Amino acid sequence: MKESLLCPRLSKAMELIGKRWTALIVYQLIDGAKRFNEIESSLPISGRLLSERLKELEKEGIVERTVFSEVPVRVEYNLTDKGFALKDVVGGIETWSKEWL
Amino acid sequence: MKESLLCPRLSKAMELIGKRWTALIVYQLIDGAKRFNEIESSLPISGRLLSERLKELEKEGIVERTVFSEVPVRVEYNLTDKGFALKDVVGGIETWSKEWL
DNA sequence: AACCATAAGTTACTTTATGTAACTAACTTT
DNA sequence: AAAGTTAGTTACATAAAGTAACTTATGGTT
Repeated sequence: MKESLLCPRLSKAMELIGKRWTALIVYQLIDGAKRFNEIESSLPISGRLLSERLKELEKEGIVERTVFSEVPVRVEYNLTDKGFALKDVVGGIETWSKEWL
Repeated sequence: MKESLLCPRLSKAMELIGKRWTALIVYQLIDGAKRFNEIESSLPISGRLLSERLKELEKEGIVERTVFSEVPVRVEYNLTDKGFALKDVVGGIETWSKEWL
């Protein structure tokens, strides 16, 4: 990998957003918390990858995971402030898609 | 691949933006045309992938390619209106990165 | 004429990411 | 005790990305 003169924060943001499914997962959570299966059903993503992405997003502080010890167990995911701050970005993609695709 | 209830235009936009390097290439062209080597130097991307991405973006009507028959040949890439319309999206990612990363 | 330089790629090959489908853990209802 | 539910995980196949050397076209230099 070459070194770059690119701002490392921009670079990291681009790596996050420019990773398959990430923006769509954030988009799914904009209107409020969802559980694992709800996200899985609303996107053509597999459980394997959804699980992987949610872990990454949790580690980045973009998504928060809450376990409810019911039977069967319920797990909810919602956006942190950091994640919710991406609303304009994903909204912008949506707007662009409506106008240009 | 599962079927989705997702808007196909949003889905396609997310596939474009959520593809490695795409948003960064658009970002590099926001301020005006650049040639192949300029983009290559300003991003940690290889010639192989840059060439591939530029072809995709040209096919999508986001980027325009102009050949100048000088010696050695000069090739410039610039955004179409459709591509320039992504300014707010990539700008939004930049803003978010400055505030949250 | 043979040789070097440059821009813009392309090719061959390796490594990493993604897709698919079957499986597991924990607990409840039948 | 067998089956159902949610939230995953595992093992394996395929596709995408990374790396480095090579190509093509043209003109200038020795």
